[in-house]
Amino acid sequence: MQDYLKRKLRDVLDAFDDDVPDDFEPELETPANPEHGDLSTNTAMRLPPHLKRPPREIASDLVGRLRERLDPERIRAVEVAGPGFVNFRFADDYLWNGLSQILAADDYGRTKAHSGQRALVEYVSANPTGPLTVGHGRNAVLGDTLANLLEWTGYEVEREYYFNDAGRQMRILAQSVRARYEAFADPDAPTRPIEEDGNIEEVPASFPEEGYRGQYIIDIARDLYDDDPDLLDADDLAPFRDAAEEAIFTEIEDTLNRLGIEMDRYFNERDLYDEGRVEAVLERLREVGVTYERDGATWLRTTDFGKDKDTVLVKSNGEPTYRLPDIAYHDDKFARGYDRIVDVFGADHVATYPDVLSALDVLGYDTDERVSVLVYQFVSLVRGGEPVTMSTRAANYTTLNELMDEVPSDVVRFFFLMRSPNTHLDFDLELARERNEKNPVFYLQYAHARISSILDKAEEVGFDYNAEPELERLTHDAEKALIKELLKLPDEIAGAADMMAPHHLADYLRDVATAFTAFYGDCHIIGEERPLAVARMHLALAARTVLANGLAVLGINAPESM
RNA sequence: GCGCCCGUAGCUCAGCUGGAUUAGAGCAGCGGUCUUCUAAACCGCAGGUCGCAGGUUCGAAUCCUGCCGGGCGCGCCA
Repeated sequence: MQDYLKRKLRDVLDAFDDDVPDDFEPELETPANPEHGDLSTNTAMRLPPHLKRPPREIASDLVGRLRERLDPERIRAVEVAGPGFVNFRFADDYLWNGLSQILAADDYGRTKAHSGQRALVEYVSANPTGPLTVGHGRNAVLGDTLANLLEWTGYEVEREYYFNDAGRQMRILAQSVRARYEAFADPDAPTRPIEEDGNIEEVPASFPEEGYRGQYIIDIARDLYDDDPDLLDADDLAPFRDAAEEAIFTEIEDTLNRLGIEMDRYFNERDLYDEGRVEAVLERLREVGVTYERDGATWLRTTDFGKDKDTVLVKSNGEPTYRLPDIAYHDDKFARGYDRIVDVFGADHVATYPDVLSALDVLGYDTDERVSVLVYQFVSLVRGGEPVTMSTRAANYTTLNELMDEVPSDVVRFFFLMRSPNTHLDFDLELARERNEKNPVFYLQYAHARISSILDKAEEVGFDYNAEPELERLTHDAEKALIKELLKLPDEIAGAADMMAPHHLADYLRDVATAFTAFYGDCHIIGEERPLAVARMHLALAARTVLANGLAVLGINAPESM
């Protein structure tokens, strides 16, 4: 409907006046107040600067011309209101036709705006140095849901996890495991104290600076020692690193699976080196002249791109910083021919990604057009309104598995999605655990379960879907309001995808559940005369489809009963 | 010091993409509603100088400037 009206508005404007700019895009919105109609446009109020006429006059002119062109089976009224709004009211026929379209498609909500296009969503991308934390969880769920949203707007989507198992972090990880292993091999090995946050802990003397201190390291070392106690003879870190990587990766995949996430590809940074892509990209940057040598290191002249400092690409020891392979990685993504490349990462990276984008621009890629970055703010764990110990840092120490041991994964997903990615998230553990009306997840799932139950009962009583429903019997205000709400699903999904804002869909689904409940309160199915009951049954079925599909996009289960 | 994000009802937040009709929701509070399809629900009431101060405009929560408060960054770490 929005597309239809925009098209008609554009037609009218074309015939209207030469002073209307060619790139003028009509905007439509749903008025906050239903008395103002079903859709509204501010077009007339945006034109006075171009037309030199008052907005209300333009509005009446628009309305006059629109009335001739609009299909009365879709729009039953167009009117001028307020300072110059043009308000549209849907015809009942439009609602009934729309409802039958919902009933005709199991995947109602899916649109084709981007069909034939390919998108890559890269998310999580944590190096295998330890279990995923609550902070990674927000990344994972946002990325996965955005991937779903893109799929529902027609993209062919690939989900990718990028990691690096060759760098300094992994070396320290291997050393950490080795030090713990030594302690199993020789319980009398010397130890030394380490202090952090005021706590003192004894670790093996060979434990590296900034080593990984979690219990999981000790577990990995013990398993490795039980398996093969003679690894210290050869002075080789590889077995320790390999064992750690394998164990940690297995756990990461397992954690993601618990969240309903399955990656299409795990992309290892090492491949970029093996294929010479890192060196090649550096060479191209050199050719373009945006690099220079200083103090034995190779620098990227990021001050040319508005930064206040230049950036090291290759350290004086010859080892690249992570930025260079990052650029090579994105070069590879472009080479793979995606129409859309999406990166998901936390606010702690906002200062560095412009370097990568700038380098890609220099290499000739249109990053504005093809790369989008979804940045999310940090997560705090809260219990009953009180911050969990260590305040915001708790979220970076609590593992996702621990969180999911306490809170169902559906709730975890929803909580990570229900706020704008741009705002700091308070994850209230107490609220998340409640199975009642306070918890918005259960409100949605309950609505779905309730519809399922009603439909089951209606069938038991003898109503069925076989009869062609007389949808024109749906004339009650609550019925029409519900249909209008249901018909928004495609626009809501497309809008949430375009704005990379999954929380809009979550908010919308609550509105759907509310509209259904209002209908449920006003309109009975069982007990009504057959044609009306069958029509309402179909309306309930459509509502269930919308809820189920919306929840599917969010990656949340839609239970048949609760 | 510099950059980015946030500041809207008691609490948690929508709304801000170059503005627009009386600023919304959930929870908490108060008052109602189950002999009828799931009360894990619904209805009603109350609750806000949209951080502060200017500016632009016919009109600003939304745009601009400055300030205040909170978060995150500012490595030859990732």
